[in-house]
Amino acid sequence: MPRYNPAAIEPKWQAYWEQHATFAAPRMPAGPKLYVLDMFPYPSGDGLHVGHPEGYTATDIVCRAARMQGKSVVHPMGFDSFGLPAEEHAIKTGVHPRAQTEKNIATFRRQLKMLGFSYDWGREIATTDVDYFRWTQWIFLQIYDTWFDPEQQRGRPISELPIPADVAAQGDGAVRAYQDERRLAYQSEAPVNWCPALGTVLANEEVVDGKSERGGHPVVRMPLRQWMLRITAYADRLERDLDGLDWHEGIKALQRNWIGRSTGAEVDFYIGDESMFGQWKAARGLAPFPAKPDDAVLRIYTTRPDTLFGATYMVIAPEHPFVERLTAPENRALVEAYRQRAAAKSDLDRTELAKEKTGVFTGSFAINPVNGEAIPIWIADYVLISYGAGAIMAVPAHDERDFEFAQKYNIPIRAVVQPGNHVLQEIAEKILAGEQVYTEPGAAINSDEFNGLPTSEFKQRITASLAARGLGRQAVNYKLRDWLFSRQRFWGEPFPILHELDADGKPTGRTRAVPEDQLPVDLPHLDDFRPHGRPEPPLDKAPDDWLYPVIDGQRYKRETNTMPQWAGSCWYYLRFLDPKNAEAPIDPAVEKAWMPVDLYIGGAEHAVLHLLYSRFWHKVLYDRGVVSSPEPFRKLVNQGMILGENNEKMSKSRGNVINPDDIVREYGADALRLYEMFMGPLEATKPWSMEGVNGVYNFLGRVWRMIADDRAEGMQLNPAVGDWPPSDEDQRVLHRTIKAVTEDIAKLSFNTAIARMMEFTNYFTKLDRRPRAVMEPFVLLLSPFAPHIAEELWQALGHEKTLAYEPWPQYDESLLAEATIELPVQVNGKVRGKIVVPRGADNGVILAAAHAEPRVAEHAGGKEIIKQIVVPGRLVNIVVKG
RNA sequence: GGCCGAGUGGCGGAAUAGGCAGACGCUCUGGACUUAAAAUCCAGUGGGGGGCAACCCCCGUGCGGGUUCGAGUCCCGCCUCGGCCA
Repeated sequence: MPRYNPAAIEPKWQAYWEQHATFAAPRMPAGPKLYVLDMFPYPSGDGLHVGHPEGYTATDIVCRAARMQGKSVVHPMGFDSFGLPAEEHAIKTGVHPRAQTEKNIATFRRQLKMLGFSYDWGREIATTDVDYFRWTQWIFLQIYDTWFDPEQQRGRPISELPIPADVAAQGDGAVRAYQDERRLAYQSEAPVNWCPALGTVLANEEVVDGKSERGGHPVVRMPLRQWMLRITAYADRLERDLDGLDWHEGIKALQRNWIGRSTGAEVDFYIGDESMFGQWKAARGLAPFPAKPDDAVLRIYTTRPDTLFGATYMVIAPEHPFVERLTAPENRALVEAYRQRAAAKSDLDRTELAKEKTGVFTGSFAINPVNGEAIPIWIADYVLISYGAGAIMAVPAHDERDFEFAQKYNIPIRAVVQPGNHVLQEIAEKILAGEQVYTEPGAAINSDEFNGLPTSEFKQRITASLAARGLGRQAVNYKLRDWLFSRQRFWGEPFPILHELDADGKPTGRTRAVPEDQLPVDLPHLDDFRPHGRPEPPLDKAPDDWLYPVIDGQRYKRETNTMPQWAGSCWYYLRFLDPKNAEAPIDPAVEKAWMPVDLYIGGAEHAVLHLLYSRFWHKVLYDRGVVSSPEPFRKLVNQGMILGENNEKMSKSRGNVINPDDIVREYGADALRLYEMFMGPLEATKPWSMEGVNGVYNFLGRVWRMIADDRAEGMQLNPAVGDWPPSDEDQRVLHRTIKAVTEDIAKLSFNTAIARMMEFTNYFTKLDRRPRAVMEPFVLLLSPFAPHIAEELWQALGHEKTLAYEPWPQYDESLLAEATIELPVQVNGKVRGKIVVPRGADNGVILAAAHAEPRVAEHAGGKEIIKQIVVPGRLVNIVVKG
């Protein structure tokens, strides 16, 4: 075997590992366990991207090293294979999405195997496997069967939901409706992006500037019956449990931000007959604040109840259910036109991008509960129906958006917060005159008996006061919204839900779960995948025998929405541990033994949604006793993005995409792996460099020649390698390398580990006696990074079996230290010379040596010494005057 | 606008806990081997200045201050870039 030839040795060892099932993990861990997980890829038609092997190599290094360190390692891989592109392809070509998906998976699997990752391929799953999504459906039914008990702060079976007597008295129908309203999976009307020209509903990312991405056709937002998951019930736990996780603080902050917990107050504004206000208010004082607002009031949520006296108008979202009622006949036309315009805009357009606020007056008034003032109710799209109560009190003096709006529509601006002393007098006057907005805390003014109170105290006092009078209460609100969990698509998991039909074939409004023994609900056969031109999901085209099952003589219509792509990735980490289980999603004993995931690596683009969603499912499963721990991912690391050689994001349109196949063909998998790890810190964004790939390829060539004889005909050791006894210096270099590589792997600092191995190679290639006792541990150190070359060299060194389970080299601290050390000597902080002293020399000896150093003497000699600092093993600093 | 992260040679990046800035790699330059090239090996490679030379001096981690014997690292005030959110 002459030259280093990855094209020959890599397939050889990949075949060896496969034949010997080298990386098969036991069903139950044997000894200390380690669960290392990659974010499984979406198998796109483009094949693997160089971003994928970055995280995958990192986890592979950790796994390979851990196996050698005696850990029981499970390291699985699979495919997140539902998704829009396969369906789009099917619409165009008529090819079933499954066929396309399987083709793409085959490509991904080939590419992943070509890179030599130590996955246990026996655990491979795809979210599109019927055997897999059977359990996705099963978990959905658990969620459907669960309500959230606010007292215990946990999900409980719906059968344990206490039914109030008055509901029970109304009979079975009322009880079921009561339960349905409280399930973690419930139905609701939610807006979708309906594109009449394409005859289909579009995902948010398919809508650009209110037009379809494909074709640029107009898109309207229309309400449609949808499934929602009540993730907001778990908001507090999702936030609180972040504390115990070994995640980057930045990612935790991102999640907290997304959850967006705020504390404020709900307040009811009276909207009934003005003359009855006094009576209404008095009645409110007699009972606690109603859980649900009645028709006489407009309920708002505010984080600034202290500005209640400054409210000069109200705003309700265009979708608010009271719009009809509150619109005076003469304003109807205007309001209707406004609502239609708002419907065409996305939330983003309405809030973030809106340069100018717009709105229309309804003609109605609400009465401010604290001062009895009647203030106009407006409709404006800067208020979203989905946040808070979908209605706000507007305080233009102290809110930027309200201020802008009030200026535009000439609405009074009344200051109720006296700015703090840090605000310039001139500015403060403008604020008090309503000419400038002030959003910071201060002291209350124009607020009756509350005048003078600081903002934070005022908030508490007014909230308590409102609560005492039945007009409001303290409330917590989240930016996080319930999860819109249905899609109007074919290529997704069908919902295991049936809608009851009456004798005329009309839905009764009652739903039921598909019985567990009838799972999975597979996708029906469709003749073609083209849209049917109605907003209803494509599964409405399914044949009747699928669409209309009969159970116990009762006829049902199946749910025709499908689940979003997030669903399958919410729990795949569990199924990997027990992928073939036909009785349950996972055997509880297996779950208890392997969970939680010890290390989870993936792209930062999933830092919010995927992680939040899967944590939510996990918590529901935890509450329902399916899993034993409240959090799935103990340690999380986000790999950085790899940019193109031109420092721009890689994309086909920029023409800077690097294909892993090309790199492997030219340099080999080991070089690709090593390069991706050597580029820089795992979490950093960094540009690709072909010259850098060549650099690590050269390093592998040097390693090869250090051990193997590249001029020999067959595989033969370099004559310099032999059973020579290692010198002290040889030992130091080896043990220093073992220590550094071991510690760097633990820190995921792979780039520096590789640098240390390069130093080792630079040292030993210069020697013509390379002790076998030093070469062997080095090959083991290299093996997690570049496993193929390491196996080949290990074999050349005379070993028959794979090195995958060889014990990891240990370093000996006593061999690291040299007898003498070199210390830099500074004079006034500048290095002027170096001295060599025995290790552990005392300060007197060190200082004497320092002063004896000619250049030090030159700079310090004859001057007054102010201070002398000796940092043991580090340096000497002599501080002199002048 | 808010939050998070980052600014170090020609480039990617190193630098425990405040202690020799630039490890390691790339690039480039020179040399060896070769008829020649490739491959390989050896040496040099932050900027400026001085010396025949071994060497020596000054400056230098985005900018401006500060703390310290000593700051890439800590503190204060900015600037620029990237990500997320509004």
